[in-house]
Amino acid sequence: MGPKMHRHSLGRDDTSPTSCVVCIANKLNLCGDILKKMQAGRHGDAPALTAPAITARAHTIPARRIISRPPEWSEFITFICVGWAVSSLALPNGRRQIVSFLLSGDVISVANLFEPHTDRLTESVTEVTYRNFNRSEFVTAWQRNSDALKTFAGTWVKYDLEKMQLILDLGRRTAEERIAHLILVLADRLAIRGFGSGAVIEFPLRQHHIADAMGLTPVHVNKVLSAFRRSGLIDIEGRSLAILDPIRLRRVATLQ
Amino acid sequence: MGPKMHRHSLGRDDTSPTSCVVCIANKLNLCGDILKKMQAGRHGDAPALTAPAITARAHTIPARRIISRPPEWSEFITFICVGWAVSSLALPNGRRQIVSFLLSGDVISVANLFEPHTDRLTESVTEVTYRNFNRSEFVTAWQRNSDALKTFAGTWVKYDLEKMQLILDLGRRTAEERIAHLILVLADRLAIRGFGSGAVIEFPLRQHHIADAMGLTPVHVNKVLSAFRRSGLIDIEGRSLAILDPIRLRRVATLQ
DNA sequence: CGCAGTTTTGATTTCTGTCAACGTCTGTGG
DNA sequence: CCACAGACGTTGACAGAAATCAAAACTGCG
Repeated sequence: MGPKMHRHSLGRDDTSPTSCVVCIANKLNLCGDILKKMQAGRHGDAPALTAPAITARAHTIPARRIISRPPEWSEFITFICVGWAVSSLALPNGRRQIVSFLLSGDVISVANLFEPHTDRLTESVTEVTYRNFNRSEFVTAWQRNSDALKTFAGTWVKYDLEKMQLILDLGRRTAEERIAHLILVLADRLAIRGFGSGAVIEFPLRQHHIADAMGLTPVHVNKVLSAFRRSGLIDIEGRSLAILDPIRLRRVATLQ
Repeated sequence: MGPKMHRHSLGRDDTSPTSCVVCIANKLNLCGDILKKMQAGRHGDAPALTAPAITARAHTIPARRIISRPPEWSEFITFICVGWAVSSLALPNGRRQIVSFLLSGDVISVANLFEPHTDRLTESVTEVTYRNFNRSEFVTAWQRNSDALKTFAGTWVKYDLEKMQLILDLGRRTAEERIAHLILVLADRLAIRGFGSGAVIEFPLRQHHIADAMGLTPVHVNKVLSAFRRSGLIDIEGRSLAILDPIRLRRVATLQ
């Protein structure tokens, strides 16, 4: 790595007002691949940052605040840097469906990378710091990359897989299966990011988040979680969740 | 259009063994946009087909046959040319979820455009003729196009919207809403392709297809459809469906 | 004609939602 | 330090939606 490279923190302290995209890319998220490819050669052994860096101001907001709302037209691409957020779709009579949980490094909506408007409501679950990148700068930098198309394709495939799993959950799995599956998926995503050992994870979600993500009611989520606890599958204390019996939990989720 | 251009049929007679992609692109489907862009300038007023044409052999199969199965690794990209097909994901204990209905011009899986393997089972609903394009030829031709990335982005956004709608259906709508919504979506897609006036459409789906797509059982689908018929919303005869009361049907689907 | 795949219908069960009440926790302000 | 409010979690009784089970009629096709 180049000598002028600044520290790329993985943790909760990435709140400096301006940041090279690699800070985010390092977090190994869905779109991190894109950002990493864009930066290839820039942060290598060659003098760092010879090309103009893409920068963005960081914003920090408390829990339960709106980050972006549906009919909003935005010239920015927003990445979550620290904390948990959710993005959701709404239906009349107040029904809503959480479409994805956003962790450090995730872009708010992958479709939003090129499309300047969104139909999704994004809000923080914990305290969140996020960064807005200028879309045209971002796209230009991306296109300069020779295999932009391939990177895009890779991102698409990953994203597609996630959505297909959600569709399977909602269409063909029971409440227990869905919730077990969600816990396992989140544990994986956190482990990839280097948070938690996999057995004990940070778990700031409220039961209504789980409900809205899995097409259930908060009350029913509570009953399923209670049952999981009673049968020794998991344990929840404060804002952390322990997977006590991974094998059995995996079986409950009907993953083989 | 150029003088040497061959006929681009919209209908059921597009079964010549080899075909210019424009034949498919003309059908105005999801990926048609991509194919059309790729062909821009080739079929203009300049002599047609100066660039090497991408061709593919057509295959015709009867109803209820498998077109591609899950662990299959394929160097081809498959487009449906004529007929209806479905692609689905499977779960243990025989549960399955239909992920999309494929009409004339649709690519089997958008993710499959760049990814050589698929986890989806695709099968014909009616008699189907499809074409396999060589993936590397296809990608090369695509990349030659200057706004390949933009086209890709557009396709992605459209595809994403569809999937989001499905997620909303499965997560937060009742059986009635889902089925009404499905009928309206299919009517739209057929109308765009020039099939049917929108009021009366070809409808070769079996009730179990609707069930597998909307996360229901065939028995319950039957009850909902019967109720729709009794209340004068729709009528089904043979393999065609008439939307008798579009306004009310739209209301049942909770589209505004 | 017979058969396999459908559609239809009714009876019954299971799952999940709804309603309601109460307990807990956390941060706030006096 | 305590009182308070709002969000959240928990529990039980009950209602409603959809699944399951079962049987019969229909349909198209070889």
